[in-house]
Amino acid sequence: MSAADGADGMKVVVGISGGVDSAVAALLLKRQGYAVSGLFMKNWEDDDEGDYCSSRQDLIDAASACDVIGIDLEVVNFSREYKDRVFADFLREYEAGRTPNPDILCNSEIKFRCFLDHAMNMGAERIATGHYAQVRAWEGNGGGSREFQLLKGEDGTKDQSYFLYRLTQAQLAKTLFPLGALAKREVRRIAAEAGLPVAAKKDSTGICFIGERPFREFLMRYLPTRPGEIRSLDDGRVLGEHQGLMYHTLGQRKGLGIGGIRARQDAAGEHEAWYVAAKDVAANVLYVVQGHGHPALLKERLAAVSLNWIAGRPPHAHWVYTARPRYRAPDMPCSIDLQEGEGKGARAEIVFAEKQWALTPGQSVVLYESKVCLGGGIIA
RNA sequence: UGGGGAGUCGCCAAGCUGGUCAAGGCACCGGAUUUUGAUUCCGGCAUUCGAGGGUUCGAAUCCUUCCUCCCCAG
Repeated sequence: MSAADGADGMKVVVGISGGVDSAVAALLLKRQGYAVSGLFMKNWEDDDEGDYCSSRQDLIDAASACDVIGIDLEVVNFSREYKDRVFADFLREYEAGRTPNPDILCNSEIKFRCFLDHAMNMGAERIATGHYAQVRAWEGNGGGSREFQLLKGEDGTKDQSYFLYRLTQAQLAKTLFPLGALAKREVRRIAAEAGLPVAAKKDSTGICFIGERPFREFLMRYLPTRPGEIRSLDDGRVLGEHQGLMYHTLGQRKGLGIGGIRARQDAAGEHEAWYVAAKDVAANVLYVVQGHGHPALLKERLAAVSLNWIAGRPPHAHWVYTARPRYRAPDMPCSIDLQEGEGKGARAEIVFAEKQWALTPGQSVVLYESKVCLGGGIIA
């Protein structure tokens, strides 16, 4: 928390979501002597006022939390930007048969761009969020230049650096993560002791701003349904029909609807579950495989594109790092090989020490060196 | 309508020498976990065994009639 030294009245705008984390982030900054104000982002216009519209309640919770903390709350609407920069990409990826992670783009394009710009225009010097991650200013670069590093949150079970790997030096330079050194349970305890009404509020899940509504139903509103065959990867046999490739992702079990198949079970009549192993977008065929341990689900290498390196330059190739090929995957030792230099065409080849389960195109692979998040890219 | 075989939960599939006998798997549903999509974990899931009749203290299991399907014959 090197920020504390400069706290003295520095103006910080905190993104307040209506959950515990951001409320405690604001509370802690205020206690540290910052001039704190809150900002609630509305990034999604609900076309229906259905049960899944929790944004109204979130705003109410945000307001009451700010009231207790004693800070102002402003509401901004970035739904236009969200739609253009995050949602459009999200749909494009699904159409291409990949499985995007919109929350990562939401961070780099909305929270740490639109929100950051807005806060700066308000005269703030920093922004803060309730992410479990840390920023460290690193002076060791010679020439007195500072470099900002993104570190994992201390609470390993809640670490959210994965979602932040697309941030840049400029963004990190303006960012505070007050919860980075705390454990979730401490955050809840602080919230409870401070009398924050959201102290016991359940953690939110689901795509940010879209919420926890049924995913299929949601996608259906934006992408046309295209039924096609489900075939066994091993023998090509048709096992069923899917309603659209976008409803399935690699490694997915639910939703295939494949029940018992004669001659596909052991002597006791037992029958392993089926998992998605591949998609043929051109032919609109979904390939499945039987058994969680099927070899088609395990691969040790992947290619990543659309790379972002937090330091502004790629890491040394042929070094041993760890990487996460999906959120909440454990860090796995790997080596990296960079191709085609830097820039847009850059591509990285990552080889894991052990085979990884269901490496999925569209998902992000994030590289770490111990606690330092180096950046990453999108699995091709 | 000659011979043979089979009809048990959405799909497979135990049980068919009559007595907690309606296993199990997959699918599905619900919950837990989770700031993506998933995975994983826990829980639920046939008062009924193609239909009717009969034997029996008691039948999915025995008898019988009918219906349906499959194979070989035609």
